[in-house]
Amino acid sequence: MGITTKELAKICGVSRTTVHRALTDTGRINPQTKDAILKAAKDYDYRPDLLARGLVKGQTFYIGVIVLDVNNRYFAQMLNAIEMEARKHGYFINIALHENNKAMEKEQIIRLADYRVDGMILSSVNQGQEYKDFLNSFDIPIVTIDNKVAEGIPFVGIKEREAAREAVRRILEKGYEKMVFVCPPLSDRYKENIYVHEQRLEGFNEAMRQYPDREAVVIDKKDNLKLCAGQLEDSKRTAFFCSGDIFALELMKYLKSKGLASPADYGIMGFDNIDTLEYVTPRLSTIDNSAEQVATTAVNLLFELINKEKTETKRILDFAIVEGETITAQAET
Amino acid sequence: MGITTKELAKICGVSRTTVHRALTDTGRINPQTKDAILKAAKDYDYRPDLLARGLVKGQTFYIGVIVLDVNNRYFAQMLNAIEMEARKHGYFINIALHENNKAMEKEQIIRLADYRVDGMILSSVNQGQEYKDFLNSFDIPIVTIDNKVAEGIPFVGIKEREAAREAVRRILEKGYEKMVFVCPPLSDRYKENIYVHEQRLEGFNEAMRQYPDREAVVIDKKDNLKLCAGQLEDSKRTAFFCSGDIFALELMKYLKSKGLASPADYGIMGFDNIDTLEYVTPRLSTIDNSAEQVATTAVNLLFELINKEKTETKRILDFAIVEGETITAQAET
DNA sequence: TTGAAAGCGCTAACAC
DNA sequence: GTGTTAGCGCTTTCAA
Repeated sequence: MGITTKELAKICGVSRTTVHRALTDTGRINPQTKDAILKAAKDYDYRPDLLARGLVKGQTFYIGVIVLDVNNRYFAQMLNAIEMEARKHGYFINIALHENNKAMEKEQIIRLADYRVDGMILSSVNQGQEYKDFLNSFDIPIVTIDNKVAEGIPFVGIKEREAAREAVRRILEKGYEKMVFVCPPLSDRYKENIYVHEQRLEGFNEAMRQYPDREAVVIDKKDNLKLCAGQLEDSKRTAFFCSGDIFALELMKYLKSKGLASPADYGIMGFDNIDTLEYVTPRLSTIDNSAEQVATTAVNLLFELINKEKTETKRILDFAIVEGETITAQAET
Repeated sequence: MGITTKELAKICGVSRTTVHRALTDTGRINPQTKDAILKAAKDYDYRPDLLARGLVKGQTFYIGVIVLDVNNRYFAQMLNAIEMEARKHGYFINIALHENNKAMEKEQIIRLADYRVDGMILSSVNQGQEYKDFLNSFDIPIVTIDNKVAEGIPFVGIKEREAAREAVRRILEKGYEKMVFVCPPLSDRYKENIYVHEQRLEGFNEAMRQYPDREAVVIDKKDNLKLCAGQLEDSKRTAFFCSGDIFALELMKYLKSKGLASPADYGIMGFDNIDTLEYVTPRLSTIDNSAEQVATTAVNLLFELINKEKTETKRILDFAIVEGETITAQAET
């Protein structure tokens, strides 16, 4: 690396402490010596070793971000927003992926802690009391997003249940006779954190209860494309409500290969409003859960925790229904 | 944080060196004392301070990754691949965005260097001799991707020119009478690194020269959607060749709003083969530049440089033309 | 206004 | 086998 304060001190004929004072502009110091030191620092292109500084100050100005993977549009949008918001505060980010693997998530968190990040933002696949204890065992502020780990852990999310309920209501108002809720296997609770999907399912069920004349189906199997397609075999007017845009897109693609298109043959609604949708026809109806807003809110909450400002540790944001072209009123006969 | 080697030493009644030996499994040590130390380490949940280790070893096991932003599909795919490949080698990544801002790119690089990353992967907006000197002023290996900064700087990319040439040839074989090459403003050379676009343009020109009977148009203006649409006003059979899928998608969207669709009204080809295309109809013809492969190649090249293995510092990968539905043979009259 | 000395937590050279 | 000592580059008392 470059030059150190020690060498600068020798060059300027002063002590390291004086150099430090000049560089950090603290304490009393003779303006002339200060100028001389600053000039030398510039000439020799001095730059502080951030590791050393972090070691002694116990603060690195890094926040760790742990998510599933970056390939997912939702996380990519999130990440971008987190980086920008963090940078505004003079912080940088350290990204770690857990690939939906509980053990890997733990390892990544441990490593980030060992690297002394000042805080973390975590989209967890783990949950429960035991994991809560694990997270609390670090004396580092951690803000969770998307999936709730447990009560008491700082969390930023949206009103998942209300969003689902509202969406289903709107769909049913359009006269669909059958509603199919599609999500990842809920029985995988022991394998991953399916908090958001459970919440959305609850919202779905709540809304369906108010329309007892309509048929409700839940598909949470692994290989669900075929199962979904099967739902279209009766003559009922059917709509799919997918817990995630990606899955909605996959389903539309699959159904298209079978010669079926929305909105003519089926209704479909997603969740997330990922930006891929801009380019897809027909425009998918979906729910905007404002990844960017969740991201910036999480970062700001994290900073409040880092700075030990007293603060509410739970922030639930609003959602917005995005009317696309895949949910339509009953066609005239 | 947790317990330190110093405290462990006191607990076990040995010196710090012995603790270190037990922990790192180096040097001669009595198996019994070792076991005792390891047990204590476990009981007290000892974990090494990675900052301190990095400081003394001069190695952090981090690589810095500097890209435009993560929202771009291409970079997201890239990043994911980089993270995974790095992790395989026991390394982690530190992400920094430059947002197409030359100065910010420099700042980010400096900061990563100050944090003593062991190497960097850089998709640069800068270029030229001066910048080359800047990069070389760090004694940290840096591998550039996408855009070439200057000869002599380690670089991983694909055969951009050949790819463009081949693509144009294939398009022309389908009988299109007019070819429009679309890319960002090439006059912005002073503002950003437009290396890949220049390469592709060259390939375009080379191919066009072999078909003197066809009309060639280049559009590299900022607000080019309208200009592109204007190209369809004559009655010629026209194909667009866009230097980037995103722009192709934007153009298709725009033209659709004007009531024009591919392949009936125009041909269009992209570049990158981003995964968004999977969900878009019609399937865009494009060129696969294998973001993942570039990523893993770059990481591996970087490790060779870090480990000072003698190595070629330039790796140019192959491309593949992806036949979609937006380039078709002349319709029968 | 300046400097000496100690310490962050780890590793490494050398002596016993 | 084990311990002593020194050092990475920075910050922070405390004393002059």
